[in-house]
Amino acid sequence: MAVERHYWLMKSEPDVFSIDDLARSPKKTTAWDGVRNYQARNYMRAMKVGDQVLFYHSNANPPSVVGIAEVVRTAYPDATQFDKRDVHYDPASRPDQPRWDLVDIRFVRKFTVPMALDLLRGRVGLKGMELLRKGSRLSVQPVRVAEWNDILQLERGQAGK
DNA sequence: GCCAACGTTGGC
DNA sequence: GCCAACGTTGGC
Repeated sequence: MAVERHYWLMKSEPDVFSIDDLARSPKKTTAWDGVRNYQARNYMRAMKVGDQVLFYHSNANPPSVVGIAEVVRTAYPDATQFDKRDVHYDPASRPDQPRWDLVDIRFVRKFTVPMALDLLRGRVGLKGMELLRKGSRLSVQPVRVAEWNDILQLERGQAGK
C-alpha cells in the first residue's frame, strides 16, 4: 500500500525566523514553536513524518513561498507555553494537560526565485487555496496535492528563466 | 502606519 | 448562548 503523503504551508515572518535561519539551524531542523491558534495546532497534530511543507514568508517584501521543508517529528508539547519569560507563555496551560503542541521541521531546499503572493493569485489552479482566501490568517494550513504540484511546476518555470 | 478580517474573552 | 470589545495577523 502506498504511503500517504500530506502537504502543508507554514508561515513565518523572515525578520523573526526565515528560511535561511532554518537552513542554518543545527541539523537544519527547528521546533515550530509559538503557534497559539487551535486550528493551526490541530493541523500540526495531524502531521506525519515525511509530510512536505511550503515555507512562506509573511510580512515580507513581497510575501512569498520561499522554499520547502519537511516534518521530521510529529506533534509534542511546546515548551514555550510554560516559560514565563517567553512571549508565547500561556498561564492557562497546565503542564499535566498541555494546550499547545509543535512539530519539528527540517530544511529541504530554498527556491532560487521566491514565489510571490501576487504571482500565485494569478494561477487558475490555485483559485481555492487557503493562502489566497481573503482575510486568511491561518499560520499552518493544509495544501492540496494539485496546489502543491502547481506551485512546484510554477517554480520550475520561474527558475528556468 | 492603516485597517479589514479574524479569534478569543468575558459580561450578561 | 449571544455579542461587544479587544488583541492579533498580515497585506497593502
